[in-house]
Amino acid sequence: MEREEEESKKMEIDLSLKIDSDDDDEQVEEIEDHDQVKEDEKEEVHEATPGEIEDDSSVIQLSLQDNTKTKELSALEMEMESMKEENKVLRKVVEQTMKDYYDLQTKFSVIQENNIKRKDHTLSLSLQDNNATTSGEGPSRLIHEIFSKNIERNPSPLPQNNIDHDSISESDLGLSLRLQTSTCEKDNIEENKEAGKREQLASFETVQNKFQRVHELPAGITTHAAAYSPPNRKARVSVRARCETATMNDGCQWRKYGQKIAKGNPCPRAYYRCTVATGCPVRKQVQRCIDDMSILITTYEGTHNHPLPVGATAMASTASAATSFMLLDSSNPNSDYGYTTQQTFNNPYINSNTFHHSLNQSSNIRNINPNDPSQGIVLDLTNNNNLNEPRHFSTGGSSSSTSTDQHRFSWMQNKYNQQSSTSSSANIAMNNFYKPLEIHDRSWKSDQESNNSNNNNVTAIASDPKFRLAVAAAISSLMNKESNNNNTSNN
DNA sequence: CGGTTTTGACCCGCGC
DNA sequence: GCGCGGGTCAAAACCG
Repeated sequence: MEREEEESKKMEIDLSLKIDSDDDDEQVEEIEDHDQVKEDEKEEVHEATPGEIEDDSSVIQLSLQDNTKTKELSALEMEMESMKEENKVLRKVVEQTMKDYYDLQTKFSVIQENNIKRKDHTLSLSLQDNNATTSGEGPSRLIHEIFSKNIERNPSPLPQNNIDHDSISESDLGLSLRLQTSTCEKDNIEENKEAGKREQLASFETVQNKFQRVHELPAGITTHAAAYSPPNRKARVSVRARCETATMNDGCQWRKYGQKIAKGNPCPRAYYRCTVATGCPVRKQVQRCIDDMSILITTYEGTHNHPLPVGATAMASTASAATSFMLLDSSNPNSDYGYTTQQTFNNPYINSNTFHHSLNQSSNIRNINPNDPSQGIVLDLTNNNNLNEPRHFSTGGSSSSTSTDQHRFSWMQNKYNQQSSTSSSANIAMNNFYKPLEIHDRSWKSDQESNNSNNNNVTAIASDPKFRLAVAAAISSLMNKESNNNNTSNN
């Protein structure tokens, strides 16, 4: 409850700041207008005095006009002075509010820090079409349909406040969230398939029950949270996306400072640090997914100490939405998320789609990778309809279960040959939601240059209102659900 | 020449 | 205490 209050305070402050600053701007404009009026009137006065004097009466008239105009002028000056004073006061209020806001933010982060220490959560957020495995329909259409339904029913510009959650199940949305404690990872590795399947069923029921308890949604996600979030909170967000290049172009400037071959994955893990501002603590790790080399796992750690470049803001806002959820949820010691799911879905490589595959087809669970680079939030931007049928970058390769090694090394070979082949382009083009990601090979400068001709697809994905609505709705719904659960349990 | 990448060495935490 | 593995450092190489 405290958490929610603090969050709502933050929002209120945020809004009030906006209003204040807007008012401030208006005031300034008003003052400028007054200045303009004053100037105009001065001109008028100036024009009137040199007028031709034909007789005494006209002289008297003019002098009277002068007197009234002077009075008006002095009145306007007084008004201006008072407005200036008011402006000063308003500025002080804004400054004070800003100070309070940052104080609150700092306090909030300290509280979160303490809670995080107690419980290390891993949250995976998958946005994919679980029902489109055969039809080939992408998640964008599904999301569009779902939101269209709700918009039809409630033509509000904020659909996340009006989602009828009874009509949208998790499977309908193709959207799932899981939260887990990382301490149980090892236990999960030991589980056998049969036990795993039973756990999956239990987990699935739990997840469904959780989603059925969803209520109204707060609009508590701010887009600037990632750029200005408290520096002492080490947010960690992983993004899984199909990308055939060395790294995704997320709009930020990165410098590579290391590379390692991690155990269990022949693909090297690259380490980057943000160089947009000196001393920025943000790091990112980039590694190919062992099961599908076309998937690039980018893990962001830390928060930027500088305003993000325009191109990076959308991505950061999406990640921050997820981070906000993690922060909020982790502050709640009573949160019961993931107690069952964590036993089966402790691997971020096993996303909800794999989960549904396992359920529906009784197929194998993918191997747990202990070298999971993504303790934290996983934003899954892949359409894993063909998880059991990995994509190949080598030309002419066939997708068979025995070609795993060929699949892996075909990517390695292609990496040093040419980044895009016709087959890979065609493969990725099959995905009707996530387009091929922009090449980001050498430096940020080249990216900036190429941004003019190519789309920054990560940004585009994150900027997609449907995508953002879906993320916001999912996170908000869970946040609010949890708060409602607490309310009902308290009553 | 300055910025970036590469790569082996080093540090540190963790498990046995 | 030792070994392993992940993360970082820093010197050399590379590039525009």
